[in-house]
Amino acid sequence: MAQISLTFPDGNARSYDAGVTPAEVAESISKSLSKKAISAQVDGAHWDMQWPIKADAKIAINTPADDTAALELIRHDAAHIMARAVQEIWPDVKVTIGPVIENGFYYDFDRQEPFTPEDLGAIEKKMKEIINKRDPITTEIWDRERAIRYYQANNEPYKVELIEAIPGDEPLRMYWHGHWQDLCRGPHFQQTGQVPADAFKLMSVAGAYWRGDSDRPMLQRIYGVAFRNKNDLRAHLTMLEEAAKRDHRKLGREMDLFHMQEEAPGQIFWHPNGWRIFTELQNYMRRKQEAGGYVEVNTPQLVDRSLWEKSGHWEKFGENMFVVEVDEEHAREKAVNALKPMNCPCHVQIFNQGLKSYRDLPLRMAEFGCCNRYEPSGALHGIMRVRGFTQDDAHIFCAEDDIESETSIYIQWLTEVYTDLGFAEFKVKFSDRPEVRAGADEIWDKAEAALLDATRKAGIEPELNPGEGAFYGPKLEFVLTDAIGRDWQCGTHQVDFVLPERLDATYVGADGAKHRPVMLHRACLGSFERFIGILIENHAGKLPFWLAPRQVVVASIVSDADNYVHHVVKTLKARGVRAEADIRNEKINYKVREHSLSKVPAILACGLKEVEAGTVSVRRLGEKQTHVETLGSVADQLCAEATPPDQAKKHELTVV
RNA sequence: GCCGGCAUAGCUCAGCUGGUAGAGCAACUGAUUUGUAAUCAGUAGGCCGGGGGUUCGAGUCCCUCUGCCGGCACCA
Repeated sequence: MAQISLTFPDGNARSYDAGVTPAEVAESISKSLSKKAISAQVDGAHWDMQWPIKADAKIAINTPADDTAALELIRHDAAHIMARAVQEIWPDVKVTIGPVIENGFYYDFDRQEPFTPEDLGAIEKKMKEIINKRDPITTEIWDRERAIRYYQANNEPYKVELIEAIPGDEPLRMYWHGHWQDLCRGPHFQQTGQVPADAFKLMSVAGAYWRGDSDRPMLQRIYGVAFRNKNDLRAHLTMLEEAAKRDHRKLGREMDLFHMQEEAPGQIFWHPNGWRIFTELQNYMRRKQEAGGYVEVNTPQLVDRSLWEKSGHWEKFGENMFVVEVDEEHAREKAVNALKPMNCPCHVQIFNQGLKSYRDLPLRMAEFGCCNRYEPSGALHGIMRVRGFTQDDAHIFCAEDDIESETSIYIQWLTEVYTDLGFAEFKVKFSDRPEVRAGADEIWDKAEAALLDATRKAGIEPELNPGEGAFYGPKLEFVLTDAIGRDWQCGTHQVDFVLPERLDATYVGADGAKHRPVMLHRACLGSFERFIGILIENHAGKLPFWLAPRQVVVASIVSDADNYVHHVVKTLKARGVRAEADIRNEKINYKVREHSLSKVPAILACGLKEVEAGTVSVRRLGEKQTHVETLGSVADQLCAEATPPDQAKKHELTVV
């Protein structure tokens, strides 16, 4: 038999018969390794212990200590074991696919009856039985014909379709445990008992379209999480509880920020506290935009159909627009208007007023535009995904040659904003030309290169999203990561060759001829509503002092301190701090508890001692310790904290 | 939009197989003047999401609409 050479991680090589399996390799090294082994890496690929190795390769044997490999196998095998459990309980259920996902796995089933929470418990129990049976997992290669015949005979149409979709003459791999088998590319464990029986949990059932296509049947997806041990599972469940505590919908109610109601689905009733956050953030953005060379404009909410037809939105996004018909008194037909779903066509109208010269470019036009989009009901989510929202939108009208420099300037500016708002770390995604697109390839070449070069010059290597650009131009997306590791796509920066053309925007060049400007659509926060939701969840409601709607509560301990409390509040307000008095006839314990729960960052308690000494007792949110300080120094400190970051920086500069 | 679940007092939730709605917190009133995460007592509070049906009788069962929640699809 032919010999092959396998090189181990330590650099040593050994020779084996061609077709040797990692199981045999492990055995040849040591008994203990062969016992522990779960899979292998062969030339970097994750390799089943039973798969033959036919040529020279680098090999490493994985043990349960190898996080990535172990978790992948645990989750993948758990998915298969779940599918087997389901079919053992309900033999008529049809199986489809069951991949590994973050923290766990899912499997999609076709079953008439819906799965209930009680069913999940029964499935879990059955899964544990299967694990405890320690059934050996074996693998076989089948040809397509045999596999198709097998699945046809077993009435598994989804599997037949999957096989038919696998290209070419690739051999098909079947996995068996016990009498049960599934088509799978592997790798898997050696026996079902290698999945920890106490470290997985079935979480939920949800509908999911077959092959992700909304025109195809809806299947039932069961989601599970799986880990290497009980403790990791417990830690994950605790993390989920923590995330639930941060839910902006819950905190929004507790902090009295906003509410929503049936009569206005997907729209927000902002209460005073919430609106304070909104305006504070908007004031900040307005100052930043002004500093960044933007001009701010405001355009109509309700715009006649004809403009949307010209811009192309009517045809492409009409389904998602709120349309308003009005009986105008002199008109023969009803006037048809739409609430603006975006600001760009209106901005072009402003650009088109009068003649623009190349000297006017780049023209950075910003609007806190209130937009309405008819989002499908199932897409709505708290204040994160709504039907009425405010964008921090801007369009930069510039020459093609300016794309790169404007992109650089924008990335710099956006970095400052994200840093000020507590998101110093962010990722950039780059989407290039889609199959169906407008504009000549040379222009796309130039625009894509400009976006990429500008991003790299900012020291960021973007992730690539091939083919994901808009039909009218390539784009950058800015993704920030929150305090518990979740990603939020917020900023965008898109090149648009099409809209200036459609709406006939022109400028007079140095050559005296008319030219077509390029438009850069950009937003940094995305929508204020969603961004505030992200801020609330990121900070678990404990917003930075300058954004906190209620910054200070001054609480009396005895009613003889009431006058002093009012004096303290007045002093702080005069320094621009949002302070309020709490002189209710309640114990200080009660007041501290209540204001702490509603996330007021600073509580100043005043009793007779403070009245006499002209001090306050300071208690900061989240701290048990209190300290007594003079009113003057507390006011100085809180005033500094209440200053928004951009103004604080400016202040530093003028002082230095 | 699709699949599933849910909708009871301001909030969080009880209310078994149909027999006329209950708790805690909040609110209000009174007492208490209090030292850093709940002082005590009392009072009031509900078209049980909307509409229709079954029944002698519906918060409870059925149909339907709306909204919310978890996913899927969507996200210019």
